[in-house]
Amino acid sequence: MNKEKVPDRTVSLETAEPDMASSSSIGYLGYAEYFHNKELQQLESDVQYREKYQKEKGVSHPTLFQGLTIYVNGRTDPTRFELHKLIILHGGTFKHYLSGKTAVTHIIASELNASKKSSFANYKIVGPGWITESIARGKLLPWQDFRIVNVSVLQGKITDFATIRNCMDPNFIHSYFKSSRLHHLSNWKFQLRDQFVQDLLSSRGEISPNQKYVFFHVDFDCFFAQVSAKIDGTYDIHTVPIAISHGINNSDISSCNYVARSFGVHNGMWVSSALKLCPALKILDYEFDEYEAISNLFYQALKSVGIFKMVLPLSIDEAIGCMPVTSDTTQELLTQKCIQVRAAVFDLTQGYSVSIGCASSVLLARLALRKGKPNGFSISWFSTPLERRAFVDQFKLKDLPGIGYSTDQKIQETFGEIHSISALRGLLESPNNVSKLIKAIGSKNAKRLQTYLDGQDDDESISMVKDPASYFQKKSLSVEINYAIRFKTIDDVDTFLERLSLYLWEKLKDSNLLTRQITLKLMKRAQGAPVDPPKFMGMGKCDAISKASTLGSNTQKYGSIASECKTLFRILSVPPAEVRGIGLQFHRLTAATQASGQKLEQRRITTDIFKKANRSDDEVVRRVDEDTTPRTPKSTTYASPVKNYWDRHLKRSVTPFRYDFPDELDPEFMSNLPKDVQEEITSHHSVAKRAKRTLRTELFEEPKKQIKQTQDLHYIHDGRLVPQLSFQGLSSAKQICRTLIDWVDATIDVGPHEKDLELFVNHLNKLADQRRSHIILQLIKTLKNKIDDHYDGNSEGLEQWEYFLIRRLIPVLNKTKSDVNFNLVFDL
DNA sequence: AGATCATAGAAG
DNA sequence: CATCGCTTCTATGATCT
Ligand SMILES: Nc1ccn([C@H]2C[C@H](O)[C@@H](COP(=O)(O)OP(=O)(O)OP(=O)(O)O)O2)c(=O)n1
Repeated sequence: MNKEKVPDRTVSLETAEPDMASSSSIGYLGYAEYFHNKELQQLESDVQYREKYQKEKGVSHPTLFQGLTIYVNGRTDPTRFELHKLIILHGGTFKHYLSGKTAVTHIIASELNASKKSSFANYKIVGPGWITESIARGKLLPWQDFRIVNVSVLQGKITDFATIRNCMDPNFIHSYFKSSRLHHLSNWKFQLRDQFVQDLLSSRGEISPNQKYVFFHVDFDCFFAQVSAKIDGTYDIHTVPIAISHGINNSDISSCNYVARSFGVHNGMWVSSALKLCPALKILDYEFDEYEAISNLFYQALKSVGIFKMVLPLSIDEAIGCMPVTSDTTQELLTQKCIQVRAAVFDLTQGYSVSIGCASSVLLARLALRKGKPNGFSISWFSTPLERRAFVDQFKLKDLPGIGYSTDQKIQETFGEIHSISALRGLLESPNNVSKLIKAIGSKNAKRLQTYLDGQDDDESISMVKDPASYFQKKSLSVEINYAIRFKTIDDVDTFLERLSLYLWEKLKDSNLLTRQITLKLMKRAQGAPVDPPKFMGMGKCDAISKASTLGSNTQKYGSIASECKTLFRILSVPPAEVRGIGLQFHRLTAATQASGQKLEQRRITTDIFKKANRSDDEVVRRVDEDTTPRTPKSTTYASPVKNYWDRHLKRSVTPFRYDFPDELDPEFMSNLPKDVQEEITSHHSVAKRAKRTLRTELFEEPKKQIKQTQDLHYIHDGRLVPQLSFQGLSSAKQICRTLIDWVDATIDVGPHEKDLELFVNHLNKLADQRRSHIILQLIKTLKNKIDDHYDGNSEGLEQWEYFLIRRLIPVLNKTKSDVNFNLVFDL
């Protein structure tokens, strides 16, 4: 699933640092040279280094440390220098930084310090003797024999943590998501669904809608806890209370084992509360790669049993196998099948336990699963409604899907301390209580609950089974980060929004979709909430605010999306420093078709879209003109002048065709404002004005002409710029520069095509992520010089080029500047 | 009255 | 040192047309 593209680093070594490659004619790379580019080339170069060394010295070393990733901390004897060499020569991976605890399998340290934090007991920390002794004996000795307790890992400064702490780091989103369990959970789920839909379509799916099934709801027991405990290998999961989390205090427990649960610990609880209930609780690290690998085997095992017509993916560790009902479907047969399924998973995953709930409806299967857990199964195969109700009655309201904390509370507020399903069933015999319930939890919710009381599936579950392809089809796209978000200025916000837009735009593009509606969602520090919340870098108590914007046409343009987001942020008028979370959503997606080239069309044309698309240009213009008449301001006594201004001019601006701010700022209005406020408005105005312009011009562009341009730049346009750059050796940077020059020359009259801009900015961002700022600088300089050459004319294209340079390229350059310092710190 | 919105809630 | 609080879908009441 982890399909990250890894550029060919062997080649890019020479591209990026030509001097270094040519000067190293002294046999295998010297250590200092090796280090020079360590961050980029490390993995490949370790192998390279070993091969070259062994070839030239005519020796070979046993690969004792194969599969291990080792970090050396602080001063050691032998030196870090020597240890690095020994580790890579013997097949190990050497890590220069502790980037996230999970990546490193072992830490080597010599000096013993008084340990302040027991949490580091979770590391495998060993003395250097482990390396030297293992090599001397020619075999990998057990690390436990060289274990060092009471060592302070952070004796030296480990600066890599800085990325996650500073949301303005160009790598922040990527680096944060790498450790976010919720991101992984959601991402995995999407990928599983996507895979399911693809498989179904390619198998010319004959899912008969009226087929009756037995449902096998299969779920790992405390998934993360089980896997991490096995990887760690220190504790017995059946006797020691274990929980998985990143931290040791106000950190979420994602999963805890059943021993811990017997103390009252549960998933989602903070470690601090859990430790109060269970002081002996052991905290283990996440092992995301392993979760993914085990999950793959799990799904493979379910399919291999061969009794399921479909395996519906619910999540990384949870699926529903659908077995067609036949005349010989009996309790005995189902028992046998449950045992068989559990065995299949156990064998293929080499020892992981799942539990199964088996029943005639999705709901009953889920409840049965609850009964079967842990490490077991339960079958609910009933013939009468009465039996079904009796079975349902033994559960609590919260056990029902769709009844969460809030609904449960509302029911209790309405009927008193009611927890069990049976109690509610009794109450609902009175119609009066039914209407009370509807009032409390809503009509749909109440109706579903009543369906569940009979052990029946609700409409949603039924549609999942009957038409899985459309049920699992994605209908919206979003990204959201509510951790470590701390902005100082509006420029920070703009930069971040550009990165978020880019992130989501890439997903949109990958799925070959267009969006019609963009929503910006903010978490704003709640009134009275502390500036520094209890959780380190957390969001604390917040108000959620969102604002949607319906675009005039379906789009896939990064530029339009990014500027729309900036506009939306200004409409919400939250001070940057109060923002604790930020998210972006695309709604009303339609499929993009390839057929007509760059001019993207929607496959479905609803009557609504049809009408809008056919509105004449005149009408559009008139509407814009009409709406520019200023509205009388509302009496917003406490609003700032800026907010007041935007309230008047943007409040009701839903579609870009109805943006009703003036094209020029009213001088009288401006002159009455303090200077800093004037500046703020001017800055907001230019962004908003730009947003309006790009969206409006989108409709009027001439697609054919633009396509031609992009074809001239085909190698930029195929979306593979980064690898190609690296592959093309020394000449490539020059080649790119020449192409840039041609690009400017060819488009100076009409302006650059948005698609190409996106790709170019995207490429620069990738360079920035790799911290190759000198290349970025060179490219931007070339572009700027060329644009300056054309400064005689006063064309529309020139203006667009300048805008592009200032608003989008210079920011990329600026953000890399801070990285230079980073590199220096690392390269010590 | 029907469309569109902002928001809340649930799930893993 | 801390810590990695996402993403998707549904329902509902308010507001807009
Ligand atoms: N609030 C939560 C709930 C779950 N998870 C993750 C960790 C779990 O291991 C995994 C699966 O969730 P389950 O609800 O299936 O819980 P477990 O598998 O941990 O326990 P069990 O299914 O045995 O109750 O999702 C999480 O990160 N945060």
